[in-house]
Amino acid sequence: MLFASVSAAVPSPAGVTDLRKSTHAIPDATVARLPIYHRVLTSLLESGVESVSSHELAEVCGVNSAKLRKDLSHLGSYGTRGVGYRVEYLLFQIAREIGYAQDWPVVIVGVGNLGNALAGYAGSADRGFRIVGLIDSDADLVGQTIAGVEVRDLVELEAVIAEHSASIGVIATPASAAQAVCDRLVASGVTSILNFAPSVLTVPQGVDVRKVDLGTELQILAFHQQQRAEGLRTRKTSKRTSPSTALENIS
Amino acid sequence: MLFASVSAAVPSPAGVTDLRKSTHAIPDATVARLPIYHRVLTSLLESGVESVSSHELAEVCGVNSAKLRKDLSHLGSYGTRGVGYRVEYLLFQIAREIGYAQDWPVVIVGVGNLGNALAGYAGSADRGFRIVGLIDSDADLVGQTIAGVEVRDLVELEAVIAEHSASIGVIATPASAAQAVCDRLVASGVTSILNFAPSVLTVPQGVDVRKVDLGTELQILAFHQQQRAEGLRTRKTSKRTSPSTALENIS
DNA sequence: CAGACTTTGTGCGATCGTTCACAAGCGTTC
DNA sequence: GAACGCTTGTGAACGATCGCACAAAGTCTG
Repeated sequence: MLFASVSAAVPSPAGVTDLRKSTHAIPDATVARLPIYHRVLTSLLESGVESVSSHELAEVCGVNSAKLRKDLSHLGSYGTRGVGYRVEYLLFQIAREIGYAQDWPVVIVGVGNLGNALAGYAGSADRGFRIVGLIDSDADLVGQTIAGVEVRDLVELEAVIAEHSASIGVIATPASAAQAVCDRLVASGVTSILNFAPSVLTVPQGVDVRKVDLGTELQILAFHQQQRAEGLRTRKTSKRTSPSTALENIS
Repeated sequence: MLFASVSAAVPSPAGVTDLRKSTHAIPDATVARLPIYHRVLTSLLESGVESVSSHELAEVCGVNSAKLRKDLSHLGSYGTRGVGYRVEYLLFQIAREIGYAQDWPVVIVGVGNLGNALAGYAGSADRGFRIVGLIDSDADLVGQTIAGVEVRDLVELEAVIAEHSASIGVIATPASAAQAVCDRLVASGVTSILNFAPSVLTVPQGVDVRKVDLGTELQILAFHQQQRAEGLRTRKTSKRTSPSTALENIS
């Protein structure tokens, strides 16, 4: 079939690959930046700006202008040489590309602080999403209304998904529950999952998982911070102080 | 010196570059994965596993085994050929590399749902961080104790940072306040910032900013979802239905 | 102690992403 | 209407990352 040429390599980039290629193949890195452009353009439009050059827009978005132009060129030729881009028109084109107007139905599982924040975020701002389900296993939460949506019990997960034909699911549960919830989401037909739990999810091919891990982000920052500190120390004392902890000479 | 050959390229990746290189230069992509390895190894250790092969570990972490070995090789040769890696020893080495034991003091600005979630997350689990400050401008919140830390008023931001010599700051405020808070963090000596507000921050060189945007993540998922839907539609009806919305013929 | 087996560490080519630099194209002015 | 200045769109060089494939180096067995 489609994978005939891929030898024995496991298609580890979590499926999707074949369908993407069939349309017009926008690079992942570009897709990740389109929402930024969209946001900035929206605010420009509200400020009454009618036209921007790639340099101006790139400046505000914090990216290189050549990169921005190449990104936009993947959507089509929506700029005017010598002038720039019409804010409103470009905004519409990006919105269309990322499915902004689709109002995707989203189900959030886990209504702790994080789930709450997400509900408020995706629910209030009309970003092209509609929270159609809030699920939790805590009996105290079930029945409450958050961001205009009633919290339903975990046992109703499948029913809620079916009811609204949700294809995007958000996991904001403790790590221990994440995989089980994920399996049930997938079994119910959800094909895109945003995972906030600090655990690695296993999904069948064709399901798209994105992971956001607060702890990981902090640790990456900490690493850079440490590098900086070490750099300074090395510069001062020339010799690196060995870590020398109990575990050092284990082997 | 080290950069003699790098011609005139602007060091656009937000500073830091030179200091990182001076130590032993671990690729960014690797750094981003180390926390995952660390987490998985921790859970293996708790399960009583003493030794893992790169294949086993890679499987659980959801990465290619060669990539994993190359990642680990940047830290040193901590494996044993024919056997694998000693879980405890490897864990210690990774921890040392990412500054796990340092207990970095972190200040969180904005104690809404998101700030709350963060406080609980980074505060309870001993991930190498210590929440030393929770800041908000809401008078109702100031004085409350969350995750064992008292919420202080926004005007005390500088005092709190100085008091604990915090170098990592988290922005969990509305977008409108983000840049102002960021400026004050930087002015107070914070050099690593984790930004959850949906806005692009401008910082001086040498300050490291990481951005986590819930809306962006959802929109990336929505894009893939749309691609999939379009792919199916194209497969069925062969011709793509034009978007045809009011804005389509604007120019 | 030798040979078979296992697994690490890494050289290398392929792929993806970024940046430069410039030709092509548009509007404006004289 | 021609010349000029500005900005897009993109070819091409570069750099980072990935994944394969294999030699080196260890364990285990008889």
